[in-house]
Amino acid sequence: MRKSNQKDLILDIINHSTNHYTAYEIYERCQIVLPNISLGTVYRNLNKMVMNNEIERIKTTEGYDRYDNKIKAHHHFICDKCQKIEDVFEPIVLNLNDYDNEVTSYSIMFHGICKDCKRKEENYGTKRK
Amino acid sequence: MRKSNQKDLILDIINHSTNHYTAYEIYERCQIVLPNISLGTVYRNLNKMVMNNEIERIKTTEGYDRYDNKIKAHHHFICDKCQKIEDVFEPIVLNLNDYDNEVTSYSIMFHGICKDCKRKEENYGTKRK
DNA sequence: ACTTAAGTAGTAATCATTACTAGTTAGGAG
DNA sequence: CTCCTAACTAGTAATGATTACTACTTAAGT
Repeated sequence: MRKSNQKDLILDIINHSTNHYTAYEIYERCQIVLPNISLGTVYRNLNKMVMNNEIERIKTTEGYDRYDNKIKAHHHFICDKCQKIEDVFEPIVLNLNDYDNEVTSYSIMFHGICKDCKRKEENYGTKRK
Repeated sequence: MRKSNQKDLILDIINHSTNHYTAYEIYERCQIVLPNISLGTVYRNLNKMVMNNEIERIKTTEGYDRYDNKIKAHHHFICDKCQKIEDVFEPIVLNLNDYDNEVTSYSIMFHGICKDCKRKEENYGTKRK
């Protein structure tokens, strides 16, 4: 993979963010530095970096993918109310003995309600009573 | 949710399969029984059943979703070579103490190489030597 | 400096999924 | 058993995330 400013910028944006951006959101942030960058370039580099194991693709139920850095191996929590994705840094060890396929990696997607949505629900309840 | 032959048929196909069909594959199988069924009807019913917790949507990296029954709670293994998705029935218990979001469920996606692809790789190696 | 394979911008195409429309039906009320 | 109506359906058009294509540019080895 040859060096390019576009690729470096995209990786930089992903690595220096705690959010999980979509391709388009990355594109918008790239434009601040490289106004002529093309959305296709963003997609092409994202795909390459995913294959290259430099970043991770998160499949969401929103209809578009999001991207995450690989600085720390981690899992994800998604809030079923507000769709926010958070990283789960707690180390989780599974042992899958006697399984007949070779497992090279695994990712866990936790579902639930985040503490913000939880608090909103509770406030709403008390106000109405 | 009102009863309809279309919905019953779709659920039946998903429940009586060990594969993980795409919406279009379900549509094709429906056509054998109901030749006039519409692809939109399949999508609409799948979405309703997912929201209703009758079936599960599997987000894949292929570009389209697959659907699975909920008869047994289970996780998934995906072969990174042939993209085959297998059910993982081994019960896996995680304890996630001191986590500040309310976790209602989780699913684990295992990645690796399935035994079929593994065997093919080995055969190819020996033949060439 | 020259060469060229890999990268890029800009735009068109793809295709899984959703939205829309006019007609149909399940199933409760009278 | 009819009537009513909200929910459902078939068929088709639209959407929108992603990919493909084309002509131009550039990194980096010789």
